[in-house]
Amino acid sequence: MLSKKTKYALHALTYLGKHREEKTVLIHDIAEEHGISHKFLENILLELKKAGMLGSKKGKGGGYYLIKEPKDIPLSKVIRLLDGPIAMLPCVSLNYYEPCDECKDEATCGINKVMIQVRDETLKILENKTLADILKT
Amino acid sequence: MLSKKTKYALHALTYLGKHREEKTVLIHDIAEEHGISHKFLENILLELKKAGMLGSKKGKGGGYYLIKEPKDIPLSKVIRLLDGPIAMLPCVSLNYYEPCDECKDEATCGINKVMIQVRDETLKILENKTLADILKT
DNA sequence: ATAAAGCCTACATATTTTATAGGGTTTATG
DNA sequence: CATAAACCCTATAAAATATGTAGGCTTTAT
Repeated sequence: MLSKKTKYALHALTYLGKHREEKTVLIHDIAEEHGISHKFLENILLELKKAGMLGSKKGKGGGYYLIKEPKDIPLSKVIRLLDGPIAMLPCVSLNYYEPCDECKDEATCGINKVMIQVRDETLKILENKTLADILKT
Repeated sequence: MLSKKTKYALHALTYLGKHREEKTVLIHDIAEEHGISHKFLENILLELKKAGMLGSKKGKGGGYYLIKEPKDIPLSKVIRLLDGPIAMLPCVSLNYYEPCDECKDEATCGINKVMIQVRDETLKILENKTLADILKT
Protein backbone atom coordinates (compact mmCIF):
# COMPACT_ATOMS: atom_id res chain seq x y z
CA MET A 1 0.00 0.00 0.00
CA LEU A 2 1.08 3.54 -0.67
CA SER A 3 2.27 5.43 2.39
CA LYS A 4 0.47 8.53 3.59
CA LYS A 5 3.48 10.52 2.49
CA THR A 6 2.93 9.44 -1.09
CA LYS A 7 -0.79 9.98 -0.93
CA TYR A 8 -0.31 13.43 0.51
CA ALA A 9 2.23 14.22 -2.19
CA LEU A 10 -0.20 13.16 -4.91
CA HIS A 11 -2.97 15.23 -3.42
CA ALA A 12 -0.68 18.23 -3.02
CA LEU A 13 0.42 17.99 -6.63
CA THR A 14 -3.19 17.71 -7.70
CA TYR A 15 -4.03 20.79 -5.69
CA LEU A 16 -1.14 22.69 -7.24
CA GLY A 17 -2.24 21.53 -10.66
CA LYS A 18 -5.72 22.82 -10.08
CA HIS A 19 -4.42 26.21 -8.97
CA ARG A 20 -1.94 26.89 -11.70
CA GLU A 21 -3.39 30.29 -12.53
CA GLU A 22 -2.32 31.49 -9.08
CA LYS A 23 1.37 32.22 -8.90
CA THR A 24 1.91 30.38 -5.65
CA VAL A 25 -0.04 28.24 -3.24
CA LEU A 26 0.46 28.07 0.51
CA ILE A 27 1.33 24.85 2.30
CA HIS A 28 -1.33 25.87 4.71
CA ASP A 29 -4.07 25.84 2.11
CA ILE A 30 -3.20 22.40 0.83
CA ALA A 31 -2.90 21.03 4.34
CA GLU A 32 -6.24 22.43 5.33
CA GLU A 33 -7.99 21.24 2.19
CA HIS A 34 -6.99 17.63 2.83
CA GLY A 35 -6.76 17.62 6.61
CA ILE A 36 -3.03 17.04 6.63
CA SER A 37 -0.62 18.19 9.33
CA HIS A 38 1.00 21.41 8.13
CA LYS A 39 4.49 20.45 9.23
CA PHE A 40 4.33 16.97 7.85
CA LEU A 41 3.23 18.27 4.51
CA GLU A 42 5.98 20.86 4.63
CA ASN A 43 8.57 18.10 4.69
CA ILE A 44 6.93 16.37 1.79
CA LEU A 45 6.75 19.47 -0.39
CA LEU A 46 10.36 20.16 0.39
CA GLU A 47 11.28 16.72 -0.83
CA LEU A 48 9.29 17.21 -4.00
CA LYS A 49 11.04 20.49 -4.51
CA LYS A 50 14.50 19.01 -4.02
CA ALA A 51 13.59 16.38 -6.57
CA GLY A 52 12.87 19.13 -9.07
CA MET A 53 9.17 18.47 -9.22
CA LEU A 54 8.08 21.85 -8.02
CA GLY A 55 9.32 25.34 -7.33
CA SER A 56 8.90 27.68 -4.42
CA LYS A 57 9.10 31.29 -3.52
CA LYS A 58 10.28 32.24 -0.09
CA GLY A 59 9.17 35.06 2.14
CA LYS A 60 5.93 36.90 2.41
CA GLY A 61 3.63 36.21 -0.46
CA GLY A 62 5.60 33.06 -1.25
CA GLY A 63 4.47 29.51 -1.68
CA TYR A 64 4.77 26.55 -4.00
CA TYR A 65 4.03 26.09 -7.67
CA LEU A 66 4.45 23.47 -10.37
CA ILE A 67 7.49 23.92 -12.57
CA LYS A 68 6.53 21.24 -15.04
CA GLU A 69 3.55 20.51 -17.14
CA PRO A 70 1.32 18.01 -15.34
CA LYS A 71 1.70 15.68 -18.33
CA ASP A 72 5.43 15.56 -17.63
CA ILE A 73 5.06 14.28 -14.09
CA PRO A 74 4.59 10.52 -14.21
CA LEU A 75 3.05 8.95 -11.13
CA SER A 76 5.86 6.43 -10.96
CA LYS A 77 8.27 9.24 -10.20
CA VAL A 78 6.26 10.55 -7.28
CA ILE A 79 5.76 7.11 -5.81
CA ARG A 80 9.40 6.15 -6.14
CA LEU A 81 10.55 9.37 -4.58
CA LEU A 82 8.45 9.03 -1.44
CA ASP A 83 7.80 5.33 -1.12
CA GLY A 84 10.80 3.79 -2.75
CA PRO A 85 10.40 0.67 -4.86
CA ILE A 86 7.24 -0.01 -6.82
CA ALA A 87 8.06 -3.68 -7.30
CA MET A 88 6.78 -6.31 -4.90
CA LEU A 89 10.24 -7.76 -4.33
CA PRO A 90 13.65 -6.13 -3.97
CA CYS A 91 15.05 -8.62 -6.47
CA VAL A 92 12.81 -7.32 -9.26
CA SER A 93 13.10 -3.62 -8.52
CA LEU A 94 14.54 -1.58 -11.34
CA ASN A 95 15.46 1.41 -9.23
CA TYR A 96 16.13 -0.14 -5.85
CA TYR A 97 17.43 -3.59 -6.69
CA GLU A 98 18.66 -5.84 -3.92
CA PRO A 99 18.86 -9.62 -3.79
CA CYS A 100 16.29 -11.37 -1.59
CA ASP A 101 18.20 -12.98 1.24
CA GLU A 102 15.90 -15.96 1.58
CA CYS A 103 16.26 -16.79 -2.10
CA LYS A 104 19.01 -19.17 -3.11
CA ASP A 105 19.07 -18.55 -6.83
CA GLU A 106 17.31 -15.72 -8.53
CA ALA A 107 17.71 -17.24 -11.97
CA THR A 108 15.61 -20.28 -11.07
CA CYS A 109 13.20 -18.60 -8.67
CA GLY A 110 9.64 -18.85 -9.88
CA ILE A 111 8.44 -16.13 -7.53
CA ASN A 112 10.92 -13.76 -9.13
CA LYS A 113 9.50 -14.52 -12.57
CA VAL A 114 5.93 -13.73 -11.62
CA MET A 115 6.89 -10.57 -9.80
CA ILE A 116 8.72 -9.32 -12.86
CA GLN A 117 5.48 -9.63 -14.75
CA VAL A 118 3.57 -7.76 -12.07
CA ARG A 119 6.20 -5.06 -12.02
CA ASP A 120 6.08 -4.63 -15.78
CA GLU A 121 2.31 -4.36 -15.92
CA THR A 122 2.27 -1.94 -13.02
CA LEU A 123 4.94 0.26 -14.55
CA LYS A 124 3.20 0.21 -17.88
CA ILE A 125 0.48 2.16 -16.15
CA LEU A 126 2.37 4.24 -13.61
CA GLU A 127 5.04 5.44 -16.01
CA ASN A 128 2.49 6.57 -18.54
CA LYS A 129 -0.16 8.01 -16.31
CA THR A 130 0.77 11.47 -15.17
CA LEU A 131 -0.51 14.24 -12.99
CA ALA A 132 -2.45 15.41 -16.03
CA ASP A 133 -4.51 12.21 -15.97
CA ILE A 134 -5.31 12.69 -12.33
CA LEU A 135 -6.40 16.24 -12.96
CA LYS A 136 -8.82 15.28 -15.69
CA THR A 137 -11.64 14.08 -13.48
CA MET B 1 6.79 -4.67 -1.07
CA LEU B 2 5.81 -8.12 0.12
CA SER B 3 6.49 -8.77 3.78
CA LYS B 4 8.92 -11.44 4.86
CA LYS B 5 5.98 -13.40 6.16
CA THR B 6 4.55 -13.63 2.66
CA LYS B 7 7.87 -14.43 1.08
CA TYR B 8 8.50 -17.14 3.63
CA ALA B 9 5.03 -18.53 3.02
CA LEU B 10 5.65 -18.67 -0.71
CA HIS B 11 8.98 -20.39 -0.22
CA ALA B 12 7.49 -22.84 2.23
CA LEU B 13 4.70 -23.72 -0.17
CA THR B 14 7.23 -24.14 -2.92
CA TYR B 15 9.25 -26.45 -0.72
CA LEU B 16 6.17 -28.47 0.12
CA GLY B 17 5.28 -28.62 -3.54
CA LYS B 18 8.68 -29.99 -4.40
CA HIS B 19 8.45 -32.67 -1.74
CA ARG B 20 4.99 -33.97 -2.43
CA GLU B 21 6.10 -37.56 -2.66
CA GLU B 22 7.06 -37.44 1.01
CA LYS B 23 4.05 -37.75 3.29
CA THR B 24 5.07 -34.87 5.52
CA VAL B 25 7.77 -32.24 5.72
CA LEU B 26 9.23 -30.80 8.92
CA ILE B 27 9.08 -27.09 9.70
CA HIS B 28 12.68 -27.49 10.62
CA ASP B 29 13.70 -28.59 7.14
CA ILE B 30 11.99 -25.70 5.41
CA ALA B 31 13.40 -23.22 7.90
CA GLU B 32 16.88 -24.54 7.45
CA GLU B 33 16.67 -24.61 3.67
CA HIS B 34 15.81 -20.93 3.50
CA GLY B 35 17.53 -19.63 6.61
CA ILE B 36 14.28 -18.74 8.34
CA SER B 37 13.68 -18.69 12.08
CA HIS B 38 12.00 -21.96 13.02
CA LYS B 39 9.49 -20.35 15.35
CA PHE B 40 8.57 -17.56 12.99
CA LEU B 41 7.94 -20.03 10.21
CA GLU B 42 5.90 -22.17 12.59
CA ASN B 43 3.43 -19.31 13.02
CA ILE B 44 3.22 -18.80 9.30
CA LEU B 45 2.56 -22.44 8.52
CA LEU B 46 -0.08 -22.50 11.20
CA GLU B 47 -1.80 -19.59 9.53
CA LEU B 48 -1.65 -21.28 6.15
CA LYS B 49 -3.11 -24.37 7.73
CA LYS B 50 -5.98 -22.49 9.37
CA ALA B 51 -6.72 -20.96 6.01
CA GLY B 52 -7.09 -24.44 4.56
CA MET B 53 -4.04 -24.21 2.35
CA LEU B 54 -2.20 -27.10 3.90
CA GLY B 55 -2.59 -30.01 6.25
CA SER B 56 -0.53 -31.25 9.14
CA LYS B 57 0.10 -34.31 11.16
CA LYS B 58 0.93 -33.94 14.83
CA GLY B 59 3.28 -35.93 16.99
CA LYS B 60 6.36 -37.89 16.19
CA GLY B 61 6.78 -38.41 12.49
CA GLY B 62 4.42 -35.54 11.81
CA GLY B 63 4.82 -32.47 9.69
CA TYR B 64 3.12 -30.45 7.00
CA TYR B 65 1.85 -31.32 3.54
CA LEU B 66 -0.13 -29.74 0.74
CA ILE B 67 -3.83 -30.59 0.66
CA LYS B 68 -4.48 -29.00 -2.70
CA GLU B 69 -3.05 -29.27 -6.14
CA PRO B 70 -0.48 -26.53 -6.67
CA LYS B 71 -2.52 -25.32 -9.63
CA ASP B 72 -5.37 -24.63 -7.22
CA ILE B 73 -3.39 -22.27 -5.01
CA PRO B 74 -3.40 -18.82 -6.61
CA LEU B 75 -0.67 -16.47 -5.44
CA SER B 76 -3.23 -13.79 -4.70
CA LYS B 77 -4.66 -15.95 -1.98
CA VAL B 78 -1.34 -16.40 -0.22
CA ILE B 79 -0.49 -12.73 -0.43
CA ARG B 80 -3.87 -11.59 0.83
CA LEU B 81 -3.76 -14.01 3.71
CA LEU B 82 -0.41 -12.85 5.04
CA ASP B 83 -0.03 -9.33 3.74
CA GLY B 84 -3.58 -8.16 3.43
CA PRO B 85 -4.59 -5.92 0.55
CA ILE B 86 -2.92 -6.23 -2.83
CA ALA B 87 -4.20 -2.86 -4.00
CA MET B 88 -2.13 0.28 -3.58
CA LEU B 89 -4.93 2.15 -1.85
CA PRO B 90 -7.53 1.04 0.68
CA CYS B 91 -10.23 2.70 -1.42
CA VAL B 92 -9.59 0.35 -4.36
CA SER B 93 -9.13 -2.85 -2.42
CA LEU B 94 -11.62 -5.57 -3.28
CA ASN B 95 -11.05 -7.60 -0.14
CA TYR B 96 -10.05 -4.98 2.38
CA TYR B 97 -11.92 -1.90 1.24
CA GLU B 98 -11.79 1.26 3.33
CA PRO B 99 -12.25 4.86 2.31
CA CYS B 100 -9.09 7.00 2.17
CA ASP B 101 -9.46 9.61 4.87
CA GLU B 102 -7.58 12.32 2.98
CA CYS B 103 -9.83 11.93 -0.03
CA LYS B 104 -12.93 14.07 -0.22
CA ASP B 105 -14.79 12.28 -2.96
CA GLU B 106 -13.88 8.89 -4.28
CA ALA B 107 -16.08 9.25 -7.32
CA THR B 108 -14.11 12.20 -8.67
CA CYS B 109 -10.68 11.19 -7.41
CA GLY B 110 -8.22 10.68 -10.27
CA ILE B 111 -5.78 8.79 -8.09
CA ASN B 112 -8.49 6.29 -7.32
CA LYS B 113 -9.09 5.73 -11.04
CA VAL B 114 -5.48 4.96 -11.81
CA MET B 115 -5.09 2.68 -8.85
CA ILE B 116 -8.09 0.67 -9.93
CA GLN B 117 -6.29 0.03 -13.20
CA VAL B 118 -3.13 -1.01 -11.40
CA ARG B 119 -5.12 -3.29 -9.16
CA ASP B 120 -6.88 -4.94 -12.07
CA GLU B 121 -3.69 -5.59 -14.01
CA THR B 122 -1.96 -6.92 -10.92
CA LEU B 123 -4.82 -9.23 -10.06
CA LYS B 124 -5.01 -10.44 -13.63
CA ILE B 125 -1.61 -11.97 -12.97
CA LEU B 126 -1.78 -12.92 -9.32
CA GLU B 127 -5.18 -14.60 -9.48
CA ASN B 128 -4.15 -16.72 -12.42
CA LYS B 129 -0.62 -17.60 -11.50
CA THR B 130 -0.51 -20.40 -8.98
CA LEU B 131 1.94 -22.38 -6.97
CA ALA B 132 2.17 -24.65 -9.99
CA ASP B 133 3.69 -21.83 -12.03
CA ILE B 134 6.26 -21.14 -9.37
CA LEU B 135 7.18 -24.78 -9.25
CA LYS B 136 7.81 -25.02 -12.96
CA THR B 137 11.23 -23.40 -13.02
C1' DA C 1 11.54 46.92 10.90
C1' DT C 2 8.20 43.56 10.69
C1' DA C 3 5.55 39.75 9.58
C1' DA C 4 4.84 36.08 6.41
C1' DA C 5 6.44 32.23 4.37
C1' DG C 6 9.48 28.56 3.04
C1' DC C 7 14.05 25.89 4.64
C1' DC C 8 16.31 22.63 7.54
C1' DT C 9 17.43 19.30 11.08
C1' DA C 10 16.50 16.80 14.89
C1' DC C 11 13.54 14.54 17.79
C1' DA C 12 9.17 12.11 19.46
C1' DT C 13 5.46 9.04 18.90
C1' DA C 14 2.81 5.44 16.94
C1' DT C 15 2.32 1.51 14.24
C1' DT C 16 3.72 -2.53 12.05
C1' DT C 17 6.78 -6.14 11.26
C1' DT C 18 9.71 -9.55 12.75
C1' DA C 19 11.10 -12.63 16.08
C1' DT C 20 11.15 -15.20 20.53
C1' DA C 21 9.42 -17.70 24.55
C1' DG C 22 7.32 -21.27 26.74
C1' DG C 23 4.14 -24.33 27.77
C1' DG C 24 0.23 -27.55 25.78
C1' DT C 25 -1.28 -31.44 23.01
C1' DT C 26 -0.88 -35.26 19.98
C1' DT C 27 1.30 -39.46 18.27
C1' DA C 28 4.75 -43.23 16.97
C1' DT C 29 7.44 -46.38 19.08
C1' DG C 30 10.14 -49.49 22.09
C1' DC D 1 2.96 -46.86 29.20
C1' DA D 2 7.01 -43.76 29.14
C1' DT D 3 9.37 -41.01 26.12
C1' DA D 4 10.64 -38.07 22.64
C1' DA D 5 9.26 -35.85 18.51
C1' DA D 6 6.48 -32.76 16.41
C1' DC D 7 2.80 -29.53 15.74
C1' DC D 8 -0.54 -26.06 18.40
C1' DC D 9 -1.41 -21.78 20.68
C1' DT D 10 -0.94 -17.34 22.92
C1' DA D 11 1.58 -13.76 24.66
C1' DT D 12 5.31 -10.79 24.65
C1' DA D 13 9.64 -8.54 23.08
C1' DA D 14 12.54 -6.27 19.87
C1' DA D 15 13.40 -3.87 15.74
C1' DA D 16 12.18 -1.24 11.99
C1' DT D 17 9.44 2.08 9.71
C1' DA D 18 6.03 5.55 9.21
C1' DT D 19 3.99 9.48 10.96
C1' DG D 20 4.04 13.67 13.21
C1' DT D 21 6.20 17.79 16.05
C1' DA D 22 9.37 21.36 17.49
C1' DG D 23 12.00 25.14 16.91
C1' DG D 24 14.98 28.02 15.01
C1' DC D 25 16.95 29.95 10.36
C1' DT D 26 16.54 32.50 6.07
C1' DT D 27 14.29 35.07 2.62
C1' DT D 28 11.14 38.59 0.93
C1' DA D 29 7.20 42.05 0.41
C1' DT D 30 5.58 45.99 2.40
